[in-house]
Amino acid sequence: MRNTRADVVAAALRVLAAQGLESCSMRRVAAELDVQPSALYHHVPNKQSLLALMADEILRSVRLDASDPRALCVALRGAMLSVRDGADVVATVEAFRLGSSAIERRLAELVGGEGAQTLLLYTFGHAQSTQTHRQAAEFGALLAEELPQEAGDGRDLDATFDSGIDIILGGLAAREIARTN
Amino acid sequence: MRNTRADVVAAALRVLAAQGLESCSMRRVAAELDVQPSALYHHVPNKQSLLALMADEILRSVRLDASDPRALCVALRGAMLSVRDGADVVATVEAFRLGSSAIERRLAELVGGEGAQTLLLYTFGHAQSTQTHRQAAEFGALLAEELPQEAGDGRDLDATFDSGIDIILGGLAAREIARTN
DNA sequence: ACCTGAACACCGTTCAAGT
DNA sequence: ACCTGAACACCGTTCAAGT
Repeated sequence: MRNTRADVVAAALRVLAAQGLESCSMRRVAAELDVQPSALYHHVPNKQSLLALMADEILRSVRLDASDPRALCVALRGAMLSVRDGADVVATVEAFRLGSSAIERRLAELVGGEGAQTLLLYTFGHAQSTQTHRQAAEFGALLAEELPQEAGDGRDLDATFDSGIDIILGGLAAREIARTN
Repeated sequence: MRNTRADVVAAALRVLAAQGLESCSMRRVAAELDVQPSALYHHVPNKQSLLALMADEILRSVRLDASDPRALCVALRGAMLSVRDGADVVATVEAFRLGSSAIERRLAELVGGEGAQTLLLYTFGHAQSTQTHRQAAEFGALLAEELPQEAGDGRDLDATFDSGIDIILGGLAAREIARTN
């Protein structure tokens, strides 16, 4: 036995971390394993499936037993931002699964189905835009030939993320009060 | 004068509507204009810029003088969903512009910066997942060789969109009350 | 079971040259 | 100003064949 499916996923995540989603081609992943591109199709039916397996692996660290919806969203965002382009990979795959992902189910237990969907979509959107901005900032820093400002945009985006969660949770709470009156 | 930049954008939107984002390559857009691929680079510096111009055109119908944040979000979502893969095109481009788009500025006037960001990210995320699900449903319908159910998932997604907006606007209102007390 | 080698039908972008 | 033609360095996927 030479390579296993897990080896392929691990290699793909190494390429993603090192070169980004744009460069994470089947051919590059194959090269990472010192194997011909066609060999990958023994482990995975196509690129889309490989991306789904990568998303699962990126989200493996998110504990589903949290009892605080905010903590779950923060963990989800953290996992997505922990790998280069992780937000894009996860958001694309999870958008496809909306209504059937484990994280959404857990969130729905805590805040109801509509609250879960709102929190999830907000979290995906915010993580994607955080990552887009970080890349733009890095790129700009390279062009300007100066060091990236250590505590500039990044901290702002973390703060606005929390604000958004506050607003949504506040809306859910207000709704609950209205229902019970 | 043979083709103008506007001709290129219009051709790209025709290809997008007919074949989707995946198939909207520089080469296909060139073919749509009966021109060599290299000719496009006279009108546009690269594919990314062309996508940005397409996003602007998709959003041209969104009136910025609305005084109701809900109406603005509904119009935004409607514009994105009016073209095949429009949500992906707009979300990608606008995420890059977060903090500087005309729609976000108008929304910020109505509900403040944090509210604007929350509403926008939610709207992008929901539109993207609506479109993903519609495509999956179409694909499934083709495989199952049956007609698409006319009022199934689509109406549900419209309803959940409104719910999410309600939750966010409710949260903003609750916050405003807390501040003025 | 896992992989090679070769092929097919594509990409975005550049650049000298034409009109 | 706008376009052609040719090239460069890539893609995802299939498939017969090898071990």
